[in-house]
Amino acid sequence: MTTQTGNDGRGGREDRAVRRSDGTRAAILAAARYRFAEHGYERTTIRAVAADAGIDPAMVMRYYGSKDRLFDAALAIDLRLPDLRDVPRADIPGRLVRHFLARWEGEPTDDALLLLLRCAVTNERAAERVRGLLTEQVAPALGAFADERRIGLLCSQLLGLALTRYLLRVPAVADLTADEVADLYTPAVSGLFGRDGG
Amino acid sequence: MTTQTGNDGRGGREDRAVRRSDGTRAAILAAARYRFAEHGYERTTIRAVAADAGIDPAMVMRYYGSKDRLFDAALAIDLRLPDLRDVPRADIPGRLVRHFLARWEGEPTDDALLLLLRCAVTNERAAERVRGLLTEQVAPALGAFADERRIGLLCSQLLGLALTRYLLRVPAVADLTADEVADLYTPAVSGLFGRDGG
DNA sequence: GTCTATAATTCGATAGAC
DNA sequence: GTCTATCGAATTATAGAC
Repeated sequence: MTTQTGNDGRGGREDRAVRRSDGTRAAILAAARYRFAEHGYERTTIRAVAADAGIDPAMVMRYYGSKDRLFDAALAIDLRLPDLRDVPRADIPGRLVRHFLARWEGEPTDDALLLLLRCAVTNERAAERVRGLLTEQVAPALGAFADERRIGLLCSQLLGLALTRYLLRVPAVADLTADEVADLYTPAVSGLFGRDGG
Repeated sequence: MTTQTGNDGRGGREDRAVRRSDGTRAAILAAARYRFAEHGYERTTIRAVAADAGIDPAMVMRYYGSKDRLFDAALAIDLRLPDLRDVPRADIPGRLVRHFLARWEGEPTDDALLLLLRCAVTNERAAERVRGLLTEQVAPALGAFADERRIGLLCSQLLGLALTRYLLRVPAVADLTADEVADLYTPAVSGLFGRDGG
């Protein structure tokens, strides 16, 4: 009952009733995230998402209203940046590189960053989300470490790494182990912040 | 170069007759490059390309056969890398950064690199072209300067810069002047090759 | 060489039966 | 809540008149 099409899900007392719809709702979202991450926004169809989720295409429309609103739901992303307040300045570049490598590689089921990068290049809404993540999550986490220009260029480096390694799959980059990438790329990130790391 | 529709271009004597068709042929290709660069592969339609070129959509099909073959023609790209053989090793990172900035910004009509980056993320054929450019043009130009792993990661840095500055338009990066970018990003590239630049 | 007309798909979205 | 049927729009590509 609760959770109708236009309702928020605040049913008050019917706690069990919502779970059923929330199950398919989550399945749809997971399938959408996979499709968007793997094939981009334009090539992702409602029909394919429904097939992956094992339900009827009409259900996708019922739960999310439109492809754009489904996409918006898929764009809700938390970078889960590490707490760097107690890390020595010189160690921060290495920590960042390894954190992002672990974020990309350690959780195969988490397509959030892949989705963001793949779609932001051809979809303005996704690009806006990337810019928002930078000001809402990256800048606050690194604001005490560097100025906004260097934070922006740091994102250039990290997104560029993800681009060549996971999307374009350039062999010279994709065939390296994560440790090799960390060892080679950390000095490059450090160079952005000066020899001392700040 | 004669170049009829299904012919190979070895026409022999009709030199003047072909020029007319080569004109519209070039107009189609220029319009296609602009559309692919600006909107990506999927959102680019034959109709829009034809409208930009001021001709009928059927002409695009006549000259290029299909959207894919038109795309292939648009992917013929020369990076025009500078000759670095006489450049001191320590100066190479700065030269590379400034060359790419000039390449992206100095020639507004040249959408080749923008096209490549925008389309490679969602189109495997374009991604394959990027990988080809790396082995055919970048690696030979830099092979004496660094190993293949660092060349790959250098491309990560340069493509990442283009991604945030020209495609995602992250303000912290896009609002900088080209000189600011060169000054800030060159040390980062140098860091990839060690303090001495090699 | 250029354009009209249209075939053949594909997709997002809607209406409504059960 | 779930599914069938379908509309309307957009697209690539083809056939053929002029």
